[in-house]
Amino acid sequence: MLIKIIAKVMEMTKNFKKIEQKWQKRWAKEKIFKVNEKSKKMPYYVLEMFPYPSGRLHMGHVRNYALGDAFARFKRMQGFEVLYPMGYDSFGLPAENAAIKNKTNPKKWTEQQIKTMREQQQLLGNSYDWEREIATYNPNYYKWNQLFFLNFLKKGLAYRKKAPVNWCSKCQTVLANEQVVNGCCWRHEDTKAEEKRLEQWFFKITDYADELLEDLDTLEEWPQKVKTMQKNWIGKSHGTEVYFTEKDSGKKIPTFTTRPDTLFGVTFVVFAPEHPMVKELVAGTEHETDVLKFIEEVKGESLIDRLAEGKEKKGIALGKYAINPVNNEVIPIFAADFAVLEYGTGMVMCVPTHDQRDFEFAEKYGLQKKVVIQPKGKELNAHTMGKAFVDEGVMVNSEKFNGLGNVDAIEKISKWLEKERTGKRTVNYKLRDWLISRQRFWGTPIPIIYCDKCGAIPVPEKDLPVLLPDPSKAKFGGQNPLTTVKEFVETKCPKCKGDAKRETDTMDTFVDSSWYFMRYCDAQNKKVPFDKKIAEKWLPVDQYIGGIEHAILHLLYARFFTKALRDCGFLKADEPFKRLFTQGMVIKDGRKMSKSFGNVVDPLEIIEKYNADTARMFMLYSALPEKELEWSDKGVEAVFKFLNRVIDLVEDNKNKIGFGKIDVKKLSGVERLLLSKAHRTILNATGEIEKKQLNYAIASAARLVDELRKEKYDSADKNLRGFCIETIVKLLAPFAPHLCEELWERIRKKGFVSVAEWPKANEKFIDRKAEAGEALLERVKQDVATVKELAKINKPKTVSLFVAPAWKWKALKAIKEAVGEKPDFGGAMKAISKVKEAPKNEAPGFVKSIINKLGEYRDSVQIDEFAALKEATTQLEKDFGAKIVLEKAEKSKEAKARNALPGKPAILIE
RNA sequence: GCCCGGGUGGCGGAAUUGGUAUACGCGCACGACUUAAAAUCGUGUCCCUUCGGGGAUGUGGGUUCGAUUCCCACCCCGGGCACCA
Repeated sequence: MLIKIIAKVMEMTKNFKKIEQKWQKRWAKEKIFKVNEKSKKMPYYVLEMFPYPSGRLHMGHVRNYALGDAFARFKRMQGFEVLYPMGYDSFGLPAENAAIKNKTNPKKWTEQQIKTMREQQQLLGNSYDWEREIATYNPNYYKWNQLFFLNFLKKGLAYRKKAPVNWCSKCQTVLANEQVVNGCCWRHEDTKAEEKRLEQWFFKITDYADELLEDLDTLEEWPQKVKTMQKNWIGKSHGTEVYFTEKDSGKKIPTFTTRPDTLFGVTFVVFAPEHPMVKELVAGTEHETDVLKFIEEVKGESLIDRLAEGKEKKGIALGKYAINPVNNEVIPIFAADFAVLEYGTGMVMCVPTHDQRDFEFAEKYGLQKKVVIQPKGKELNAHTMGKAFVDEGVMVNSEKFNGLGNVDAIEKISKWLEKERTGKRTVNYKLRDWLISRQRFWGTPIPIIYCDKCGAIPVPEKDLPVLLPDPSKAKFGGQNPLTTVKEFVETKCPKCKGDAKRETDTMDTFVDSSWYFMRYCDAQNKKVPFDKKIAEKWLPVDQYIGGIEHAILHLLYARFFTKALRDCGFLKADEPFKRLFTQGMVIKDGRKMSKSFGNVVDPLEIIEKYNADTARMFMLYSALPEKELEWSDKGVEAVFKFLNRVIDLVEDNKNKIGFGKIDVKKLSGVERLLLSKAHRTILNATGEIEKKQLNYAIASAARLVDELRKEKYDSADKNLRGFCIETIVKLLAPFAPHLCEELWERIRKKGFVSVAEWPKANEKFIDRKAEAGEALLERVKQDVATVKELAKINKPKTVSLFVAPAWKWKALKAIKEAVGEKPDFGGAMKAISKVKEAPKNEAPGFVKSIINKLGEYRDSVQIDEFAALKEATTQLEKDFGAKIVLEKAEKSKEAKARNALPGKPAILIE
């Protein structure tokens, strides 16, 4: 017997698999997901962040794709021409490492990984237009990276400089600032980034700092969190440059501050140790040796170590002095490790009393302190204060600014400095230029040739692409393998035709992902990266979906690229992604799925054990998409059961339903309620999908499934039941596409449900009052039954219901809000009737506002509980075999006394 | 330290503008079908109770006829940023 049952489950699973294969084949054969560029439908672009081809899918991928596909399918059914592509971010270090490990080469390895990945993705049945697939390692893709590089070079957006850079010893390459997390490499949490000084290529993202910041406001449909992170990363701060002068030479010392109000309290000035002026100032003095030693000492530490939390500041006096322009005070100059060369001017004016860092430094080196801002209610003493005072207060010791609030003084002092020409207001950013050079093989070659005579010469456009050499010719394992390929390195100078060498650094792979969504628009184009007109039709991406881990890296770079390419004339868009959705992680046992925790669930096993529709639907059903999703075997089981219930429902009905016009007039009360529920389900589910509350949308559809399974509808109108079944199949189609396609066929519908028209809710049929009335009645029945049971009264003679209608309370509130008074209940009722009688156009302002308020309630659901129950009295009496007495409990005190809260009848059994 | 989120049953988590707190799902209990089991279906399921009620949405206050929702203070958890002058 047991064997039989197992066989049955197996058969079910097998059927699902057959169904899935059948429809995947048909979709492919009919090319129903191929984008029609000539279509007159509105274009809509749905995109998931393209994957790194790591070979095997993990749950995060499945969740990402389930979300994207459901949304793409939904939009397609709504009548949009949907662009929904897939591709592979296939350059990068893992390929090189795997190649070394598996004794293959990165190209072969990557191609194999893509193949595996694509096969697994196709099992899920996503509605991609596979004809637009791209892979970034392909020369017909990276060629355009090189073209963009040359364009940027021309525009001054790409440049080379020697700079301190972050180096990861494990990756054997430099990293961008954005790729350093907590001082470590973003790929190697255990490897501290080292500082090196190298000649490297940069993209001038800082030119766009302001635009990148300001346009965040236009991204209304991005998560606030991501916008905040980007805003902080750009780190714009308004401040003032104040020009101090060196006492002996009269040299200008510009310092940057956001607190010019503390200017009279400056007691020393600090230079970043690397600042060239430090060496200049001490040259030939008795301090020179010590200072140079100090500089070397600081150089040994990376910026990250130097600025680590809680680290004690250290510095050295230069033996030189600066003059404060506002009061001509002479103050000492230091070089100190807490000043950063790249930020501001690299020189800081220090006010120990009002800045904690300055305070600590002054304490350590015994420097002067001077209070210039006093808080209200207490007096600060520079000698006894234990920490800097950084809150608001009143200016003191600041000559003509004394007595002002310090916040007002910021503006006033800045203006005064500008007038005196000893300072000016400026803006500073934390954002640094994007370092794109990587000392790795598996990336886009930077199209530059170095010639001893001519310098760095860009490769002429006609010579693009600069192809990566055959990997089999390179030696992997040590430093950049590209340098080991002679044929690649040795070349001729495009200018003088003499011997020259190619740049062997390749581009950061984030360059590849910064514009791939543009390439999808015109993926086959061989002449240009993409046709301008076509790109403008699709861009910006209407819905972008991915993980929050790219909040800064990829999303900021892509925004920069879009703006830079716009300025190079490639397209018109200002922003790449109109709506961004960041999905939550998939977790198990309260923690991230990870090999080291041993809690990884392989999505393929779930597809194998159940089917793709179940796997997808579980991903969407079990949590709000932006929240964490806790993996649960039971949850998967529940989804599988639900899908089987849907099959049973359709099977039971398929020969007993019709799809003709529903004659609403002939429907019974029960049938009309069902019609109302069906339309309300459509309305809710549609709104919920639009808001990405896909789990609610599925729950809404599931409620209609449960409703329709009730016995009372067995003999309901054929066409009505048909309408409900059809609606259910359509509503579930974006989530369980294979199964719904099959059910669509079984109820003998033509074509594919995947491209059927999304159902439209007709408000006319939604009777919220009737639904609310039904719910009220159910509640009262239950309450009465419970009270009867509790009181153990078998045959009550009368049941009294005290009813205080909720809508009156709402009206009361409306009036209170409108009038701003506290009318009592009786007064409120009178006011309502007066308002109702008053001619609208003649009513005074406050009466009009009451009318408006009441109008809002008219539009929302409000039932007269008393009337609803009165109508049902006969039925209630039959149910309970007792007389039902209804009483109004209108006044608040009375209602309370009888425990009748508004909208909830109190029951008294006698 | 600063900036965002968030604290609700045994669990994951619902509550559109303040109006039945705990939707939906899991788990548990009982029942139906069955020789039995599985599957399926149905019913119940916050806590206490002297059976009148009473108490619960992190804690303490406030506004209100009525607060998970609004206001104030505090505690805890998650995330981001952090010698950026």
